[in-house]
Order: sequence, then C-alpha cells, then structure tokens
Amino acid sequence: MTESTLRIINAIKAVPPGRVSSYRDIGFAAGLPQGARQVARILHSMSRSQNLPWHRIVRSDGTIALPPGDGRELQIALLRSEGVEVPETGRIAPHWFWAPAPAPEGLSLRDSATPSRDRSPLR
DNA sequence: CCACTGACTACTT
DNA sequence: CAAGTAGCCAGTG
Repeated sequence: MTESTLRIINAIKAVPPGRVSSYRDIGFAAGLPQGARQVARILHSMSRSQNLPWHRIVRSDGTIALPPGDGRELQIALLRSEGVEVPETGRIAPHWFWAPAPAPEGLSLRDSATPSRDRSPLR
C-alpha cells in the first residue's frame, strides 16, 4: 500500500453525501493528476475493505463507469437516495460535482508547466 | 523484478 | 454521435 494510494482513499472518503466526484478529480486531489486509473483500481479492489463511498465516484463527463448488471443499477439507486439527480440519459449534471479540497502542501498537483490538457473543463 | 491489466481520459478520426 | 489510439501507473501474479 503506497503513499499515493492512501491519499486517494482519503480523497474518496472526503466526498460528502449528496454529491459526486470523478476519478480524475480524486486523482488531482490526491496529487496524481494522471491517476484516474489508479483511482479506479482502488475502488475496484478496496471499496469494501476500506469502506469507501464508491457510488459517489463517476466519470469526468458525468456518466456512470459501471456496466449494467455489475452494480450500475445499485449505484444509481444509492445516488438517488442521497438526493443526486441521475437522469435517464445516465449523465449527471456538473452541478452535482463536489470540488475536492486541494492536496496538502508540498504536492505539486497541476504543474503550471503542463499545457491545457490537464485542466480542460467538462465537455 | 517483469509483464500484464484496467470502475479512466483526452484527442482524433 | 461512435470508434479507435495513446498515455497513465498502482495492484497483482
């Protein structure tokens, strides 16, 4: 279990009920701007043992990552029970996204040297 | 130690 | 819109 894994876990736990966050934003908050897949891996393998609010994490475009029949329906139900509006289209509006707290100091998340691509807004 | 793997993303056809 | 491509990097075996 690495350092960054712990930060990712903490970032996930910090998402409040009734809001959602994305793999990408969690990665940013944990100091891993390119760590979306690591966030996904952690959710996949540790959500149970670490008691993570896995259902509050969606793709950066607002769609649900889980395929139908593999928890997708449950995730939608849980989100709706918290008050999050999940339209029939399956795309959650940006309005429900929670802005993660910046990572602790010393961590260079967004390096300003990197061009436009790391902070491009939702499509 | 090495080689996959993938609850992702951004870009390009 | 849909489909294909190229990076990403912590787990897992």
